[in-house]
Amino acid sequence: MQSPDRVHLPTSVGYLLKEAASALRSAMEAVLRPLGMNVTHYSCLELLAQRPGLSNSELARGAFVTRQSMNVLLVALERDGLVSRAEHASSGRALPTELTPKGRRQLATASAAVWAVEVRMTASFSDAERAGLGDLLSRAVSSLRAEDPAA
Amino acid sequence: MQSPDRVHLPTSVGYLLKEAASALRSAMEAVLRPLGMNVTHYSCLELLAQRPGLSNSELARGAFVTRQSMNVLLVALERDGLVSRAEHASSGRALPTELTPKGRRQLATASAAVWAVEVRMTASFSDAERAGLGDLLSRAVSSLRAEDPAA
DNA sequence: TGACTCATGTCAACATTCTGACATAGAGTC
DNA sequence: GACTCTATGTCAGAATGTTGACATGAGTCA
Repeated sequence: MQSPDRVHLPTSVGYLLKEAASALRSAMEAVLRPLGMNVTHYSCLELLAQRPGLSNSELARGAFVTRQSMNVLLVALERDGLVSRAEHASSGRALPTELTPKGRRQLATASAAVWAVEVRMTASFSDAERAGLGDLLSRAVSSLRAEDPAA
Repeated sequence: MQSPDRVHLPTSVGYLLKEAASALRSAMEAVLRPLGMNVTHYSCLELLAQRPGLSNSELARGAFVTRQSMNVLLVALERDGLVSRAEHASSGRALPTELTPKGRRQLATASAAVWAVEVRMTASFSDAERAGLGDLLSRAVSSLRAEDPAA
C-alpha cells in the first residue's frame, strides 16, 4: 500500500481528520457569523449551559484553548451581559461562571444552528455508523494521550 | 437519548471530532517542535514532496489555511532555503514551488516523526476500523461541503 | 509549622492567522 | 475587441491565540 515510515496524505487518517475538522469549523462559523458569534464563543456558552459554574480554566480545557484565551473571551462575554462571574472564589482561586438569561437566549438560537450542521454532517450515516465514528474518535484520543503527557 | 434540536457535548460527533483534531495537533506539535517545525510548516513540505510544483494557493487549500497565511510561511521557507519558487509564472499568476535538497532532508525526519504519531493514534484499531474511520470522515466532509459553498 | 506540589487567575510580549482590499492574468461570452 | 468571471499574488490592518512569567490559594507530607 505505502512505504511503512511515510505519510500518504489522501489516505492518511490524520489528514482526513484535519480536513473534517476544518470543514466542520468552516460550516459552524458560517452559521454562527450571522448570529454575531464564533466557534469558541458558542462553545463557551454551550459548556456553561450543560455544566453551570465552570471556571475559566475548565472552560478553556473544554473548548481546547488556553486559559489565557478563554479569559479574554469571558471578559467580553461578561461585558456583553451573556455570562456572570463570581466576584471572589468560595474555595481556591477558581471563579465559577454562569449564563445570564440573555446568554441563555443567545445560546438557544446558536445551538439549533450548530445542531443542524451536525445533522448535515452525518446525514448519510446509519445509526451504527454515527455511533461507530464517535467510538473510533474517542479511542483515537485515548491512544494519543496515553503515552504523551502533552494535552 | 437527547432532545432533537440540541447538542449533547460528550456524545456529539462534532465535539469528538474537534477533540480528536486538537489532540492530534498537540501530539504533532510535540514531536515537530524539537525539529524546529510546526504543523503548517510540515504540511507544506509534505504537500510539496507528494505534488511538486504546487502554487501558493494550492498549498493553502491543502494545508487548510488562507493563501495569505501560506504566503508568509513560504517566504520564511524560501529564506531558510527549504523551498524554491519560480521567479515568474509560465502561465497565469501561479508561481510553482518545489522542495530543495535541504527541504527534502528536513522533511524526511519530520515525516517519520509524524508517521509515528499517526501509528500511535490508530494503534488499537483493526485494519477494517482504520479504513472505516477514513471512509466515515471522507463522507462527513462531502456532506458538509454539499450544501455549503463555504470552504 | 514549614516546604513542596499543583491548579488557578492574570499580566505582558509575541506569533500566527484571518479579513478586507487591490491589481493582474487567463478563460469564456457577446 | 470589450466585458465578465474566476483565480492568483500581495499589501495592510486587525483579531485571535499562544508562550512565558508571576502571585495566590489549597492540599500533601515530613
